[in-house]
Amino acid sequence: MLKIKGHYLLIDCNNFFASCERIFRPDWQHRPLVVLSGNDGCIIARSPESKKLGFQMGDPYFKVKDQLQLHRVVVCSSNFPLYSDISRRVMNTLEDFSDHMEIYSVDEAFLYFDKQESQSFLLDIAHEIVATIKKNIGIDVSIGIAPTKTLAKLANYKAKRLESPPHIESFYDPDYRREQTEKLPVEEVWGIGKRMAPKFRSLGIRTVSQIIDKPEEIIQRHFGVVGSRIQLELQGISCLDKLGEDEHRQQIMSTRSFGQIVTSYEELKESLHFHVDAACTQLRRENLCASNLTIMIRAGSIHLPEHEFYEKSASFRLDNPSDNTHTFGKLASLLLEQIWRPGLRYKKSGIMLSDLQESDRVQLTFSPHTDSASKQKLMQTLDKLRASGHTVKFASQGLSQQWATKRDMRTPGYTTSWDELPIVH
DNA sequence: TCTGGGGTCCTAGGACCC
DNA sequence: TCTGGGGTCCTAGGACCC
Repeated sequence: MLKIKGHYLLIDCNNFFASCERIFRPDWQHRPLVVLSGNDGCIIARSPESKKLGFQMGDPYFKVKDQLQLHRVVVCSSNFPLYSDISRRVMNTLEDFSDHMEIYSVDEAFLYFDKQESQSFLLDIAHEIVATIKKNIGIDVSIGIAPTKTLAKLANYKAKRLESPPHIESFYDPDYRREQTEKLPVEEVWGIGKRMAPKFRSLGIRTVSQIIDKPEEIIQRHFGVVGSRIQLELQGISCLDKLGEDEHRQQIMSTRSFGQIVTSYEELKESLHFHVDAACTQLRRENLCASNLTIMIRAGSIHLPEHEFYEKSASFRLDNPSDNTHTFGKLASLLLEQIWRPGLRYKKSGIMLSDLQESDRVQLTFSPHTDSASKQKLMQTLDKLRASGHTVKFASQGLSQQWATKRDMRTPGYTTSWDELPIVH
């Protein structure tokens, strides 16, 4: 376990999805740009120019379409394979700067440094990171420096809002930090959301420094352990210190909205098998096994009250963990029979694998393995074929996949698909 | 017609045990 | 008539994050 006293750098890619879309399109460099969610439903990322025009995160596309056209905004369907690939490159670059890194999300990572490092040393590193990622990958990052993760997030919030690059902010010095927290509102603290923020306000707490100064018992009474932890972190006492390197994740999900309304059991089943395949492939890639499968289906919409809203999930626990697509596929079909209702307009389905363990540490109760040797062999062959660029599908996922998500304005794969590599002239 | 798709951690309450 | 109490495990749901 790492010691608590030290420094964190939080590196965050600016407007990540929008930046990825621009890497291979210099002509889009200064044009307003937005990225849409699956089915081109709503806006999930914006370039600074489109932010300035007033477009918001979550704006439904059909509502702002005319405005986007009017301002000649570049509109991109989401291209997640591209974003994952750029993310991987960024993380690989960051790895060289510290022995302790935690990837927090697709566009963010924490780096940890020992207590004795000076502020100027950390600032030098930060400047080098900004320059290296810009040069090698072509995107801008912001960096926050502080003694705890929560403070590093806060410093990063400030860094992002600096007028001119480089976007680096250090809360290393306690006096400077104090001065800044007096100006920062509670809403901006990592972990304080829609529900907690008004509660702080109703107690007369509006700024970060007021959280820091409040007696611990008051915070504990109103906000529980979650609140206390936030307070300690803001005081500079690290307690979210979890840069544990060998921890694996807790669950793997795959869920998606349909491209069009689904009504039949057969199509629902196909979509679930598609998700089982995606999740199991990920499971095997990370060398994990799961003992719990949950399936979820949803019909109707809260936005359209004329159709019945129906949401249901069901789970099954295996005695022996598995990573086999067939095993979970069969279970998914059985579970679907339990919760499926005819006559509804289904819009979404998904699955979740949980109770994960590392494959080589799997505890077995009786049999040498839940899945027969031939089934395991088949999965290995499948993964190999796919790794070498072949498209292989299970017949149970259906051939037409009418329910598949629509992405009408997707940019090419660039780095992720051989056919779409950019051509240098 | 049309409103991501992932994740984490915590809490409350029920089941079950002695 | 009287109807324990403490502990653990599990699950569903909430709150928050990107």
